[in-house]
Amino acid sequence: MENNKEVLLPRLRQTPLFAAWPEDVIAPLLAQSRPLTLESGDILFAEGSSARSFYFLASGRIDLIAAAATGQEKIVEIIQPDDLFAEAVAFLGGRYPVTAQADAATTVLEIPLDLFVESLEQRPLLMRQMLARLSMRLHFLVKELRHLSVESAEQRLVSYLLELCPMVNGPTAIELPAKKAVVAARLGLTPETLSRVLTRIRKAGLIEVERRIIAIPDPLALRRWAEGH
Amino acid sequence: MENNKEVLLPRLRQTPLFAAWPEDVIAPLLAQSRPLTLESGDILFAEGSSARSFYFLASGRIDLIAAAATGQEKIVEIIQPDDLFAEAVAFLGGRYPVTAQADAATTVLEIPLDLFVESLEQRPLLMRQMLARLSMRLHFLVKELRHLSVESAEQRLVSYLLELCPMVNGPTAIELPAKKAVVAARLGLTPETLSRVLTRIRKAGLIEVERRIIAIPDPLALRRWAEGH
DNA sequence: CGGGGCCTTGACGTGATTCAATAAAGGTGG
DNA sequence: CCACCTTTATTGAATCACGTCAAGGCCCCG
Repeated sequence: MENNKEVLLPRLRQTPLFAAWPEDVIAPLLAQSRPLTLESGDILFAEGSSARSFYFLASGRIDLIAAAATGQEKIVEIIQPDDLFAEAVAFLGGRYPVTAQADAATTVLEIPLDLFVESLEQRPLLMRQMLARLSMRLHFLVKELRHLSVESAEQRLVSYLLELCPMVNGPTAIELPAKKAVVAARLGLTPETLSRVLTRIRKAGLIEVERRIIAIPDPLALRRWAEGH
Repeated sequence: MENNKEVLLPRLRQTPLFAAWPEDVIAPLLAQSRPLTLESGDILFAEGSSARSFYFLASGRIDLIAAAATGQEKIVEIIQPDDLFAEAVAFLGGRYPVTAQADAATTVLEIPLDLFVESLEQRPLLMRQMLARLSMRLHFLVKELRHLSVESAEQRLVSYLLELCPMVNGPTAIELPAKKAVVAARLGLTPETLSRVLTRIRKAGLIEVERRIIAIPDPLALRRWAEGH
């Protein structure tokens, strides 16, 4: 796949954030941006380092990781192609609150934050949009907090599967966005526990697992089952 | 204590959010606001209900609670007097992501969201400020996520105590912002566990506990001790 | 066919919860 | 001011969910 700026532009314009932006604002922003390629395992930015850019994921996979002093790691979010990330740090201090690490060969578009903020400054409509975006992330994190603190491994996994689920009232199948060890970290579990939980749900007849593909014959039944575990 | 609007105004003006606001913006906002009084246990707003107002806590205590289907509850944040809360919901959907419950006799000032957003619309500087505020909350939640997922009960409690700590390199004492059961829920623990952890740290000679007052002779030593637990 | 990720499975250990009983503190009315 | 009752906090024993450690199987690639 070509990942130069010309190819990326139309995809960038389709993101929720940039969809409404006029051409004369995007153009100079893009002129200052550049594509970066990463190997699996490469660190794009480290937690606490000063933030000068945000990113558009063109291809591959990025994990946003919060590490503790003990070396333990929690994946806060798994970034997918066509997602924007780290744009929210622009308005404060300017330090990344998480580490961004590629877990596959990856291409990102690096967009300078200062120019981005400047573009925003005189356009209340765009600012309004950014506010909505941050608000959405806030809701997402509150939901995550709830999942982590008051739900069991089963409930967390089921919630996660159902969030990936396009339709909620018919048989469907989903693909895990990364290898199981990464998904486990995303859910705050060890790979072993994830594996066990998956087989438990499978043996209850609620899902079928085929590598990264998970079939869900009846999402509602799955949700109901999770309530009692 | 009088809690009418006239008394509240100067306190409201001292909040980080409103400090920079010109009088002609605050005045109409306040004209549309009204004080509410709550008993301990009263629900100010429920998770998922449509959001028409945000609030300024004049006196008492409010817990922001995220509940799971099982009835388990996680306190996301303990609101203190002179704090603003729920202002971040304004920019999206308009549903509260958490439940707000008084855990003491409480007075809040109810401020209508629509008017607030209107005030913001034509004032990029204020919007910029709101963005910074949301960004800050985002960082806070990411930190919380890390605490919950990769830290032990000891580490969580110590982090929490040190965050309440005004000075970090001398002997100091802090007061827990609520009864221990509430603090426990805030930390994602049961009251029993909190009690045990407190005695463990106390017996290690790192704190002294006197009801809600906790003395910390050497905050740095406390932090160091937590690393290995 | 072999080697190396990736995933699964089992036995075991551990930290935190649960349940239950007790103790301490605080508020209330006599 | 004290007896009483309620709320809050502590402690102990049993249990459980999840993590850790270690071994083995699967699948894909050369």
